[in-house]
Amino acid sequence: MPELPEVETVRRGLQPSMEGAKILKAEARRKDLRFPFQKDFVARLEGQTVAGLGRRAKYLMADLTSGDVLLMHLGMSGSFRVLKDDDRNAPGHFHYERNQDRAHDHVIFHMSSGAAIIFNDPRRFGYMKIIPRNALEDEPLLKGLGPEPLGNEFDAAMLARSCANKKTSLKAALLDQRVVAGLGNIYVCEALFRARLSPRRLAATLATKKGEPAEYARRLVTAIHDILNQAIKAGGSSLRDHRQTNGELGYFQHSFRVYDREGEKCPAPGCGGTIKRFTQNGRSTFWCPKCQK
DNA sequence: CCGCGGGCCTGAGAGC
DNA sequence: TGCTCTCAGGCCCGCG
Repeated sequence: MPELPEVETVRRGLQPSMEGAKILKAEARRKDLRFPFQKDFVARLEGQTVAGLGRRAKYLMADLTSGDVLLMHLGMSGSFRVLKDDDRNAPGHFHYERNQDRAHDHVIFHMSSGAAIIFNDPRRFGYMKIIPRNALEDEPLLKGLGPEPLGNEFDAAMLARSCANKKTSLKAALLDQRVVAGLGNIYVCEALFRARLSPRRLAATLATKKGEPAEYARRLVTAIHDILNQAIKAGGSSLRDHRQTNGELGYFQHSFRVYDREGEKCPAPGCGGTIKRFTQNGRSTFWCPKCQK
């Protein structure tokens, strides 16, 4: 499911019941997700207090007092929900549990806050891994990640620079987590639309030529900032299975202008074009050929 | 090194 | 109703 705004929404949802709380008991209910759990996975979690819950790209990172960090990735279909103590017996319990597929509840953290934090992932493309904080820099999963799109160092100059030598489309470049870390198929389509740039455009054309220094790159960075900030504000996008950790739906999907809108009229004022869809690098691209150049 | 296509999984929805 | 096919928000890997 999740791109950066959904992961950030999950982080904010988990924070109150995780931060400052101790993991009294951890359950890994099968031996693997995408990868096998580490042999000592449960042992390294139980008894630890979560000092902080952060995010890097699409990863959640729980800082443990032991000096370990618990890395969590939601893959395509991963989600968390939080059961508060009160919920377990109260009528509200039904609200959380209705329609939930318990068969895919793979990991459960029982917290000293009274909350049970449940990781559910039907497709099991998600994973969790514990690494020592002082080995973060060497962690292969994190090593190649580019800048945070909402961080200070991500700007037009940097984006243009990292695209300069690319021999691929702008769409593929933005999906490449080494270029910028946290965008996925939906938000790339939406950002390109808002920047009025074609997904087919060569990534290298963002680089400065004569005159117009990185005008396209500036537009794109602004579009990426806007789309991510707006989506986070809306609690992410709920297609299929993404929910906030309290069970509520995000609602940014209503603000999509091109994603999954093939055949609809282009929403850009005065454009009059039609949203098209085609496949790029194995993923669906949605765009308006008339106003994205 | 780079870019691409295949594969990993399950479930939802379309079409027959 | 039920079967089969396609597609899905991600990312690792092997190939050329």
